[in-house]
Amino acid sequence: MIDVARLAGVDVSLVSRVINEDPKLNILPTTRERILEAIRESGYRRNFQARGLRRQRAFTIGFLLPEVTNPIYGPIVSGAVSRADARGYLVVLGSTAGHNVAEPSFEDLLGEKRVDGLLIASGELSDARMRELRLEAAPIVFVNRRIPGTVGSVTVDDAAGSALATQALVDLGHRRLAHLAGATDIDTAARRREGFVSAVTGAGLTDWVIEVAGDDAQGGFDAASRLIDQAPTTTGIIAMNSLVATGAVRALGLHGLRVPDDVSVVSVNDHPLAEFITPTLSCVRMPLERMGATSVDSLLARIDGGAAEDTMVTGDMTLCLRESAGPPPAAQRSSRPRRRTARIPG
Amino acid sequence: MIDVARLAGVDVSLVSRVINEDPKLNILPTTRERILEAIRESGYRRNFQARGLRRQRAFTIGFLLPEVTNPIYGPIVSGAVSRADARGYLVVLGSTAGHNVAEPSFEDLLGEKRVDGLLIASGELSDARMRELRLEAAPIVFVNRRIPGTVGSVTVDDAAGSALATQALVDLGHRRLAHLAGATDIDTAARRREGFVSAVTGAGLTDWVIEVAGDDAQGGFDAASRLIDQAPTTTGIIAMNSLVATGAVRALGLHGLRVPDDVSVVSVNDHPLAEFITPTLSCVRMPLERMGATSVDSLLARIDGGAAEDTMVTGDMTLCLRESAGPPPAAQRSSRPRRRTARIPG
DNA sequence: CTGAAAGCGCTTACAG
DNA sequence: CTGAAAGCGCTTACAG
Repeated sequence: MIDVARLAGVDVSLVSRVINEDPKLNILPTTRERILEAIRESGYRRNFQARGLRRQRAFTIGFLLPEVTNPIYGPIVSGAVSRADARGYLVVLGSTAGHNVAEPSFEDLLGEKRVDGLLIASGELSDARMRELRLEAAPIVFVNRRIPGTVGSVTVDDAAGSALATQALVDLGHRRLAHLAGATDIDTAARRREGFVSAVTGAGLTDWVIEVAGDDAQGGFDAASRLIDQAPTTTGIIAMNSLVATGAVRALGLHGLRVPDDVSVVSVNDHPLAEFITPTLSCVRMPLERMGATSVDSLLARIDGGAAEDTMVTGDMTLCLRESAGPPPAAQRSSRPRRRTARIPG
Repeated sequence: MIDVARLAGVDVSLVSRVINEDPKLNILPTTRERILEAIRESGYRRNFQARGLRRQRAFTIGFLLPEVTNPIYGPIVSGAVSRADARGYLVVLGSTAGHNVAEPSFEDLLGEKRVDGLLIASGELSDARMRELRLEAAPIVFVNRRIPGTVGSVTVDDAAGSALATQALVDLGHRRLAHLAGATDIDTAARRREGFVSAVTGAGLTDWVIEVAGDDAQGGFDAASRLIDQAPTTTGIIAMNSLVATGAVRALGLHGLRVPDDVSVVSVNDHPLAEFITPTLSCVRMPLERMGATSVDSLLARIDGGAAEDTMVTGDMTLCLRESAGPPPAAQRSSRPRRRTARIPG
């Protein structure tokens, strides 16, 4: 910068002001031009650390998530990264998986001023556990998650998404629906469960909920196996996410139940392979990428001194009916007889 | 830090040396204890930006990848993040997808000293395109990718992995094998192709290669459809990755070919859903997480002034034979007749 | 064994 | 309209 100043024959402070487009700067067009020219000529790049030190900002935010393997994080992260970039911020990745061992801990990141704030998208830590971290004061925004008792989150309308999926099966004629649900102590899972229950009871039907242990394919597989045992007459399943849905379809198949002939399955959230597995997986798509972007906006507002807020990103909710969903067996018995008729009551 | 020094009754320079465990520091145990105590009492956290500015290090590296949706990046990224953390570095995420538009560009990240080096894991940019970026000088390491003409990469033994998958089908009795391959101008894809070709010709068979446009499920679907047209007698397919494999299985099914009864499919690299889709997907697992960790080591060595190196992470290569692979139809004709017999020659 | 001082590369009130 | 100067919070040769 000193070089640039010398090249342009001005003081470094002027160079700085030109670079930062200081609004209260009233500079001679010719001087500005000389400075811009000098910057070009010297190939000058401003040093972000120096800038950050002076401005007391890291211009970096942290994104903490359990694992990158769950496909739901793909759109959220890419939405966040591109919005952050547009606003001059970098996104560093952290894992909440082993956050008590090697991984950069919440406190370190914030305490050492390596990041200005944190985005936390963890579906694994319980609400209580999260609240323990007494995060009120720190600039933290939960993504796809709300922690009762704290403020500062960006979510989508999970209840509506779940209800939309449920209603689709009701409309197809299903009367015995079950939900493979996440733990009740995780707000997002609870809202999906709510959406299911209200849609089912709204249709005058009885709800049936099986809790999934570990919200992945194995969890879905196990939960569906239990469901087949406990509620064998079920003809429609709403899975809390696409991994659980896929595991459930597999379990149904191994138990001799065909999807969708015997049982229909709809997932909350899509999966990159949904259109390529057999049967193709039906789902409700929620605005995940936009949620990621909005969470950055919310966090930066917080960093800039704004009050914590709970935002729900709405709109863009679409139902994708694919092979895994169809009319219940009763409605189609004439054409496609159900294999395990013993399990059909009435 | 000034507070800490005052609390302990020493100079800030001593505090700094204690914190950084300066080896040439010979301090009185009592003084050290007083300083440590003062740090604890004051809740002091060192400021990374100031430290970085002084040391001319960002203690941050960038990880550029095309999309987070491809499951192969999961283990690579998490391996990299945890190793980086162990070495005191943060990992910022960048996308190579739209690296000419909004995303933080290579040059900016490095030029503004926001990162000390870059890890690039892009399967989409061609070798030529990458070389254009004249990266020789900059501390950059390519992950899962080698750019002919440049040095600085960490890869796994793709040829061996691909050969292992191929040999598995040969051993099962397959004689007509095809490879759904990535573009030849991408080194990793070329090495997988090589492994396939050498295994096939080594067994005295003829190789058949179909190039996949876009290494995702849709690409696999399209490529398999062309394969069915062009080489209908094929009984075994080695897919360049798990997404392509899944797309291929789908295409085969829609063309009336059963997997594995009519055609077997093995994927290079696993997928989180591989054991839950039907048929479950056979694959070769490569040490991706370790590759991610090693790439960090390699990059940090480079940052510390070491010469660029090409490293291949070996070992940990396992074959997972699941439902999608079995003996070819000829070998099992007696028990399970092939549906489209017209397509079987001889 | 410990301290004083310079300096990393910026930004920003304050002068003039 | 432009410049001089202080300071962000550290680290590190250099003294003593």
